Amino acid sequence: MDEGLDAGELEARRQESGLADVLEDLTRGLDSVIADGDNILVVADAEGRVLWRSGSSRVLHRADRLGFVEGAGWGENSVGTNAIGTALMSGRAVQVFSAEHFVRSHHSWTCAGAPIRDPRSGTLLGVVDVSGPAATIHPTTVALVDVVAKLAESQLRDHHRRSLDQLRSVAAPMLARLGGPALAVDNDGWVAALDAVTPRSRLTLPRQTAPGRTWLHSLGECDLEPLPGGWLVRVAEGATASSATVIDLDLRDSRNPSFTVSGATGQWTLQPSPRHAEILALLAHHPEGCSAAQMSAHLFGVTDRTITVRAEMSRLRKHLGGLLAANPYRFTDGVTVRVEGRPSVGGTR
DNA sequence: CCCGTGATAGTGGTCGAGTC
DNA sequence: GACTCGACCACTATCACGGG
Repeated sequence: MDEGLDAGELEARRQESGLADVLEDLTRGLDSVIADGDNILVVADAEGRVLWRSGSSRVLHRADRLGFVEGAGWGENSVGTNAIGTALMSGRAVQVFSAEHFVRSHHSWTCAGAPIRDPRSGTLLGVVDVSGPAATIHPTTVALVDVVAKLAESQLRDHHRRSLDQLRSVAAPMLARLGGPALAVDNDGWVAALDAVTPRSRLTLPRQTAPGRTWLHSLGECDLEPLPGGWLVRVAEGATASSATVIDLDLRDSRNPSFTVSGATGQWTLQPSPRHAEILALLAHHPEGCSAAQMSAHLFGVTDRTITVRAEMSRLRKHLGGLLAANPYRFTDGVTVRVEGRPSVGGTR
């Protein structure tokens, strides 16, 4: 077994694992097994690293003595045969009885583990495991653990479906107006809606997705337009020029600035905060782009607030995705920006 | 060509002010 | 008092560039 992680590394692993969203479901599903105080519930990532564990202080103390702690690696290459590592290697639910453990000090324990897969890609996300002293684990525990893992996969599927539903609600009117072959996909290429295109669940998008014309492996020449949370993909017809994306930034009402993105197929509107509206107006007035220091000078009157500028740009990018480019910060090439009114905020806090 | 260094950028977390 | 949102900080990643 390898050394554990520090708190920061552990938290980063938890976030990267994709399992944080389903931790509550796993805990609730296995509550009856760990409620008697003899067993411990463990969730590990795809490398067998323990991300979370829960149980009574008595059994947690026993687990501590085995090094079965948060941050520790329990893959097969670290501790040999055990439920976490073996479930990861075999890709199915397993139960490892006392002396089946590779490490002799683990022979007093029995563990049941089941893999959790990303329902979108099938890749392993991690393992849910119930472990305890050998005499306390019931033979059916492995079946229960497997069912709870399947439940977690179902919850992940629901999360993804909800995000696609949101995208579909925005894209559906545009697809209806368009009439030609087109799809609405999320930023990973998962299809939320399509029209006049062979049904499919996913598109392979370029690594650097940007508005305008691009070549997609399965569709050929396509025009991409940004949507909130994804892209509108229109299959290009012949040599038709790609339509420009036009952005209207309306600052006339200082309390309710608006940001409308228009393409050939329709439009969508965001209401940015006053600070974000100010940043967008600044970028609109500097089509050649601004460095973080230049933006700091414009926004705060000093050049050293670059970290704040970057943080705000990072948040803006979550809303506007491919409409913003960096190095220097600017609107993506091919995007036309029109501004009405003047921003209302400015200066330092 | 490799490595070290500095500049720049991205992102998560925290704090505080404002609002209901 | 709870909640939201803006501002800021800390840390990490990436890239360019110069020196050995």
